[in-house]
Amino acid sequence: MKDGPDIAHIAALIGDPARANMLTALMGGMALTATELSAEAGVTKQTASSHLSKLEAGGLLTIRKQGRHRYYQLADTDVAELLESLMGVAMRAGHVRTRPGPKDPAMRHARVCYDHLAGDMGIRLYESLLKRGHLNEQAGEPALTVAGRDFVTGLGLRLDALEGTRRPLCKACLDWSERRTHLAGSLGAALLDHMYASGWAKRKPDSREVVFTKSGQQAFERSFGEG
Amino acid sequence: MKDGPDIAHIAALIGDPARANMLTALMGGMALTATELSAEAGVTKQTASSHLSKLEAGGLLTIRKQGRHRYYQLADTDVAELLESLMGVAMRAGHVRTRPGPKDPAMRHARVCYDHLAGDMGIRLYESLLKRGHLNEQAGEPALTVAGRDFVTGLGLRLDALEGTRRPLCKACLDWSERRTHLAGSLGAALLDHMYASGWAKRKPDSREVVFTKSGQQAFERSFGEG
DNA sequence: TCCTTGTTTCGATTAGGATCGAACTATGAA
DNA sequence: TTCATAGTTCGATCCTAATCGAAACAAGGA
Repeated sequence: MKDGPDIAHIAALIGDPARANMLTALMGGMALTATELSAEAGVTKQTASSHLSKLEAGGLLTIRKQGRHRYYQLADTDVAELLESLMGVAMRAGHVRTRPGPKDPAMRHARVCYDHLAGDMGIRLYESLLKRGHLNEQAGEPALTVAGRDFVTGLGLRLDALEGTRRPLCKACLDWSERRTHLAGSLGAALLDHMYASGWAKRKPDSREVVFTKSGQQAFERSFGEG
Repeated sequence: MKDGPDIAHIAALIGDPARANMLTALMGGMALTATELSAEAGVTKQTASSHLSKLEAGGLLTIRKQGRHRYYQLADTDVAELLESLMGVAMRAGHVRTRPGPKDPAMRHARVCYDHLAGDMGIRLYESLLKRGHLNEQAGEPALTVAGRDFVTGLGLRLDALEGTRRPLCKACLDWSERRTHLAGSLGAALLDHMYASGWAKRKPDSREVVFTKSGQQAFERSFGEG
């Protein structure tokens, strides 16, 4: 017997296709019910129930009871980052399951990645921040510059609150659909919240899609457009 | 069928106890032969051979043939970080396999964690850098301060070379034996190399243990001791 | 109260894969 | 050449865990 953390146990939990599909679905950040997750995974409710209780026992999911529904969500951002890390390694190793149907253009345009913006819009956001000198990359990881601190404060965000947590402020997240980087971390989450709050965009129900209003798109261009 | 990276496949690869043990052993950073790995995993050579070819096909390991030996090592630092990430989640979820035998004090004192220093000495190194103002923690992730840049340059390290890679310069790595943080990233690796090169310490063969010489210990205290 | 919907438990089936013994290949040493 | 060591391939066995049907349980709503 070896000592140390039992990585085999939780890797095995993620290693089942049905469970991996559920976890991937929960990367959308929204809490989902057992029935919804069974559909995502393509198994019956009974099977899903068994999987979900294992994931919960393993500490990967948390349950929130509400009426007769049980809402499941990822236990914390560490789990989300673990899944991202897995996706990154799987990507580079060439293990992509290519979907046979037509790729959904709306999803590629703007979708949510756990709690921050991904897809084409997410990449444009990231590159704009870089180009305008609000962000710079130090050895692979993004960091907010002094000018960047002024900028996000100007948007009305409370930097001290964002930095108070254990979670990194800025984090690079690999976008598998575009194979480019977008912004995660507490700042990435706060920026998406800002867009919701300002009425620029909203979540499409039952989907990871993010739809921008016409005026929201224009406001996005002003703040995060080219050059 | 879902699209996206096939995380279930590579998670399943890590999810087998025998394979997880092999990967954990390779976190020592040293390339190991198939026979050594079979002993680490506690299986026969035949079984190990089958596991190793799967890990190699999955892109988690690379092989280097040398004479009649085949040396295996982790494919890259992304894989090492994925395993660290897994250990972190497994730790917090309380999945620790407590070893029945006595804990090896030498391993707790100083050992290698993939390519950087861990154990008690690793933690002292990290805390000294913090205390002396060479490092500060920004929202959970360590960053080198201006004074810190001078300090490591003074040690003879080439900062530009360290920052040239995709790998982050500074990274927090959770030490499961102490439940504290030590320094990973390209700087963490460079500092350990510096200690080897300066004759402060060397790797004990066939072990993750790092043994400091008497004068090396003194030099460590001067550079990274209290206050 | 009865009915509907969401979820879990039980039992039985089945399939995938981990395991090892034995035989086989490859490389180096004597 | 012959021997020894490192590693793989093959075949058979065995066991775990995924799966689903059916039934039980829980929680609204009528």
